[in-house]
Amino acid sequence: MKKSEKVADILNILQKLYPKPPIPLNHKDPYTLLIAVLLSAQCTDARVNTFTPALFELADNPFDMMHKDVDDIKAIIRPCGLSPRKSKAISELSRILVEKHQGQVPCDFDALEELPGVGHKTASVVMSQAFEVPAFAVDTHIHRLAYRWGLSTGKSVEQTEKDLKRLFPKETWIALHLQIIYFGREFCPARGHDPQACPICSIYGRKGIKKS
DNA sequence: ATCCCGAGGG
DNA sequence: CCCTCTGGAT
Repeated sequence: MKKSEKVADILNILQKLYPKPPIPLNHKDPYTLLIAVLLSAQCTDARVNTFTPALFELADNPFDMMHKDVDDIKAIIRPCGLSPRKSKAISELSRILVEKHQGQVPCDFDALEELPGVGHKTASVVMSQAFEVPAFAVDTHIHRLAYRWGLSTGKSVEQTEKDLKRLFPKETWIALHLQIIYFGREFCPARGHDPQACPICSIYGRKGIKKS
């Protein structure tokens, strides 16, 4: 089978399962979305959801957040891990948004990546989900799935991103990111993965993939 | 006891 | 490139 047919098939499966993937943690507002994505980096959505209400009650905009004590932020986001670094990032980033961007989250890849705590992947999710700009960043989850599905060589995350951007049409990118993440969590997890239980691996999976 | 994960820094 | 940072999950 040709790769393009496989890609079309995979897109079909994802589209059927997740026709309209929910924005992470249901934050449509760019600022709260940015914070939520930043926090969910090494944390499950479910866990992030347990403390974001308290965090956004403390402050749900950069003008208020920049004046909050970093220790107060840290106390709230503690369950997500990496809390010292991230509390500082949230505080700093809020101040920069106010001072350099009129308190708005910039719709600009480079400006986003200059914010502390925001790298390529977080910026990409914000661009695609908050601003609906076609952006697609490959994180290690997507990297792993692309390898399992035989869409990439598995050499590096960077190479996988190039491969997938070439294989998947740009107009699919906005939904694709979350569709793959949600699919992975449900059917194709990092650990305890059963290729036969995965609707894509069971058809297209590489042979001899063991666990992760 | 070890793994996960992205950002940042050496 | 390689390492550390956290704390929950396995």
